[in-house]
Amino acid sequence: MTPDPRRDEREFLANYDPRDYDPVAVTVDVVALTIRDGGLSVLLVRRGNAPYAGMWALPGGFVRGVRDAEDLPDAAVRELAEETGVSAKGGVLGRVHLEQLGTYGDPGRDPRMRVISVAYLAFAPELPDPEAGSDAVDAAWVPVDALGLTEAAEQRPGTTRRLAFDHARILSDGLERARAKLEYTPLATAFCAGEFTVPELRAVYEAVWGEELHAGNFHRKVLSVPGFVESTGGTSDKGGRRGGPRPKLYRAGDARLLHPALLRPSREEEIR
Amino acid sequence: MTPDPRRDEREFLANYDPRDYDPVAVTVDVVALTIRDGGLSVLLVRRGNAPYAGMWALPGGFVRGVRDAEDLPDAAVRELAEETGVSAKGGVLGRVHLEQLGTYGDPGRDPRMRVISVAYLAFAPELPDPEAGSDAVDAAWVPVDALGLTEAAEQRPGTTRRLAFDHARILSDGLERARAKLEYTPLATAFCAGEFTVPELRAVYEAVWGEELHAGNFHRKVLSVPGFVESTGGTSDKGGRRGGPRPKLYRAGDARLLHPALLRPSREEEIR
DNA sequence: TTATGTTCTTCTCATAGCGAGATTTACTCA
DNA sequence: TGAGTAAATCTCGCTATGAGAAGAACATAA
Repeated sequence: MTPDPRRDEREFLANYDPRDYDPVAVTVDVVALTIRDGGLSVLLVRRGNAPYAGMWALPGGFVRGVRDAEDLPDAAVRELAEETGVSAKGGVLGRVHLEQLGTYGDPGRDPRMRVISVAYLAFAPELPDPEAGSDAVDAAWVPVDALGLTEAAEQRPGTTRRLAFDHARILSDGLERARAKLEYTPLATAFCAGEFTVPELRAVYEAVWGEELHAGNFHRKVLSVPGFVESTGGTSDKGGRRGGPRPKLYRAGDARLLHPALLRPSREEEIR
Repeated sequence: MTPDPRRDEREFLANYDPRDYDPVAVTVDVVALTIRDGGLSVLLVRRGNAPYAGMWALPGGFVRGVRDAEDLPDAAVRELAEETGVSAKGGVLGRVHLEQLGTYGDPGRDPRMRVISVAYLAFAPELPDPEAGSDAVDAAWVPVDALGLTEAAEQRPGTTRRLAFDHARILSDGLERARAKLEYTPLATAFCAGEFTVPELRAVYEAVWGEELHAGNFHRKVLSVPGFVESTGGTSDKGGRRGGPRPKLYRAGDARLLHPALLRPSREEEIR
């Protein structure tokens, strides 16, 4: 057996300039989701230059590596803030959830060079339009239904001509992660304001899952899971609804996991 | 508002040598888990040089970026194969499950330079000792119980002096992912050989979850979940057990998700 | 060979959770 | 004032679960 040179690679870098090594760029892309007009929307930016000029893409950019080195979540927050003007932590609406989604490093995903992208997933309550107040940024919340993300288009990059690079795949993975997260975590409250009603929470589930839920059973489940929501004692003022009594107000509880979980009704197809 | 220069970064790279940009190195680290002697074990290598000389570390190495560019899963498979001599896909034991765990890019996680590591998680049936037959590789399967991974030590890098870099944190995340995956996927069968018994499968769950399960209820659940296991019709020959009848043999079914799921008994602490 | 202990496998039973639907109540709108 | 809508609560049958028990098959030691 010949000695394995891989073990010495780290020591290599202590003596050699890393610029001499393989040049790999690291970027951060953000799948930022929110509920607008009862539908699930994603924050997209329009590309102005080749490649994929004129197409939508996820907001993202390069990680500051050495000069002003930043952690990966900080890079995601910075990209999100630069695009929307709302900081995720401690901003006007500081209830933004951010988690790592996955890393995409297929050679050829960027036609110009080797780019490895760390994708993040963000859940936000309704935020202002990014273009309003900043005419220099060509960004918008786009309903995911309008993107035509069929399963076939998501799996084969290039089949859909709506999103640049492999961002259709990243968005698809983000949507599936979001759908799964709502099942066993209370993160649906991250899409709501500080105080919300059970029907509003149900609207979040219906928008993300894309199917209607049984109102009675949903109400029973939400209130029976310990720590999911806690009552504020108040009642919603009559909003622009179409009738019915005023629903009660709740805020997010202290649970980190839902037990028992809220399972999607139509998971039968995904099992096999 | 001033125009945002970030949007032009990709076009920047089309014209400028990427070596002039921030030098960030990309590595893959693998958390390879298996069951040995009834306990959960992880594949570790011992470092020979500074920093962290003499300490255990996860197997890993640099991603081939431009010359012989490889995808991230391929890099993980290559690292695993170089360390164990068993290829994950189509090897002697080709039933290795591999999935991406997460990406760790904290500045300062490597004291020499900026290194971003994409971690992968692997489930393997019992594999031969990596040191047997290859005296040049200082690697071994180490029981995770012997590493003293307390919750406090996992969260604060440097508290535990057993694993190099932030590998204690990565391993901790991998263990939690493995424990969760066994709840709602049939991946416990990836720890077993082609044919296995229900008690063997239960031993996998008990080793990963670290708690004993009710044998009768486990047996009922496994057989009632559609597609989890399918009978081979055979019966185990009398192994080195301590009595009892010969258990029946099964193989992995075609389910991709367990419905209903197999939930851990003691999740009560983690809920809040 | 016999006795004892172990473990696989299949039960029972009480309780909890769930899907589907009905009912009551409170509100909006014409 | 009447019709329509939706929140909130309830019933009912079915399924899933946890705990325990029991029988059968096997190993080991006396």
